[in-house]
Amino acid sequence: MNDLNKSTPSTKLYLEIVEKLREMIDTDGLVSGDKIPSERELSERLNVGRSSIREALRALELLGLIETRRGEGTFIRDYQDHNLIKLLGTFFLQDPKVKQDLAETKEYLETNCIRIVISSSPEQDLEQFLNWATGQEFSDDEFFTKLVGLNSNFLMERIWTIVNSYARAANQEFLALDYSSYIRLIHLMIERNINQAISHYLKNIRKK
Amino acid sequence: MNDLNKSTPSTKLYLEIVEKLREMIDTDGLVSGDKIPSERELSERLNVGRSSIREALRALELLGLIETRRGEGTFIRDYQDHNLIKLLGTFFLQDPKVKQDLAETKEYLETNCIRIVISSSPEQDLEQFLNWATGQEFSDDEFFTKLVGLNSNFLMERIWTIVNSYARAANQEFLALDYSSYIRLIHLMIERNINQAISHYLKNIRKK
DNA sequence: TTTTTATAAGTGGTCTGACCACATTAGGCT
DNA sequence: AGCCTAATGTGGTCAGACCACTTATAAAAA
Repeated sequence: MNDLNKSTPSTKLYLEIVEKLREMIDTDGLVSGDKIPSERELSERLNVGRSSIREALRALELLGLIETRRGEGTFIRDYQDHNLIKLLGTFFLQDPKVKQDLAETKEYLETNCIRIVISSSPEQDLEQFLNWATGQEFSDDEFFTKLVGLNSNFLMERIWTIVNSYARAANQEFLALDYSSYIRLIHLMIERNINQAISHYLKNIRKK
Repeated sequence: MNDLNKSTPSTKLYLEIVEKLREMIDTDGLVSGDKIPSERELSERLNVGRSSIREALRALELLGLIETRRGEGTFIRDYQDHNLIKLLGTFFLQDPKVKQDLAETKEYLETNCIRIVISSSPEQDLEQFLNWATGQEFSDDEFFTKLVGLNSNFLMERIWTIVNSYARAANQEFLALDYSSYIRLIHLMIERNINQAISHYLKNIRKK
C-alpha cells in the first residue's frame, strides 16, 4: 500500500506525487536539464505503483515542466507551454468569441507593453532593438517577442507568449509586413512619445 | 496491440487518445455534465490499455475539462477550472522575482482594464457599478473582479483572475480599504477621464 | 403493496508484473 | 585502437488483479 494518502484519499494520489516531486526537485536543487530518478526508482522511493508515478509525470509533462525521452529518462525543463496549448487549442479554439477575445487581448498586452517599455526601458536597449530591426528581415511575431522581452517582466512575457500562440493557432491570416512601420514605432518609443506610439501601433501595424 | 499509433509512435499514445476523445465528444454532441464511457469501455473501443486511457484522462482532468467521480464515472465539465493553477502555483510561486512580476502584471492588467472600460463601457453599466459600490462594503478583490467583468472579454477576465489568485497566494498583505478612493475611481471613469483615473488608481489605491 | 435491507454490478483508484522499443554502456573480438 | 555485440537501464504499453465507493437490483420485512 502506498505511503502517502492512506485509505480514503483526500486528494488524488497523483497530485500528491506531484507535490512530492516538487519538494524533491526543490531540496535537491535540480534545475533545467537535470535528470530526475527513473519511474521505477520513484515508485520504490515513494512506495506507490509505477502507474501512479506515470500519471503524475503526465501531468507535469503536460505543463511542460518535464520532458521524457524513451530509453534515456525524464528531465527537468524550463517552464513553457507546449502540449497544453495544443490540447486547449484542439478543444476550444473553435469558438468565434474566443477568437475575438484572443485578438483583443493580444492587442491590449502589446499596447501595454509599448507603454511600459517607453516609460522604463533604457535608451541603450531601445537603440539595440532598433539596430536589430534595421539590420534584417523579421516577422511580426519576432518583433513583438523582442519587444515584450524588453520590459523585464517574465510573467508578462509568458502571458503574451501563450496568448500569442493561441492567437496564431486561431487566426492564420498573415499580414504583409511593412518594415518601415515597425521601425517608426521604435523611433517613437525612443522619443518617449506614448500617445503617438500607440496610435501608430493601432493604425499602421494592426491596421485599425 | 493498440490501433492508433502502431510501432514507432510519432506522438505519445495518450495524446492521440485525447484527440480521439475530443472527436467522440464532438460527434456525440456531449456537453457539460454528460457522462463519458467508462475507462474499461474506452479501453476496449480504442483497443488500448486502460492505463493509457487513464493517462489521457489525467491530462484532461488537469485542464479541468472532465471530472472523475469514483464509483460513478467520468463527466464532461465546463472548462474553467484550476488544478492547473494550483499546480503551477506550487511549482514556481517560491521565486521572489515571480512575486514582483505578479504584482506588476496585476497592476498593468488593472490599469489596462480601466482604460478599456472608460473607452467602451456604456454609462449605464458604470452607474450600476457605482450603485453597487456605494451600497455596501467590499474587498479590493471584489471591486476589481467587478471592474474586470465590465470589459466583456472573457479571456482577459480569466487572465486577471489567474494572476490575481497567484498574487494573493504569493502576497498576503492586506491594504486598509479606503472606500472613498474606490468610489472616486468610478466617478473618474464615468467622467471618461483616463489620465486622472489611472493616476488616481496608482496613487490612491495601489499607494504608489 | 410498500418500505427497508441485503446483494450484485458497475466504476474509478491503485498495484504488480510482464513485454516492447530505444539509448547507453561494457566487454570481447579482430 | 577500433569495431561489433551483449547487457543493462529507461520510458511506453498492456493485462489482470484488488480495493473503495456508488447505484441499481432483488429479496425480505413491514
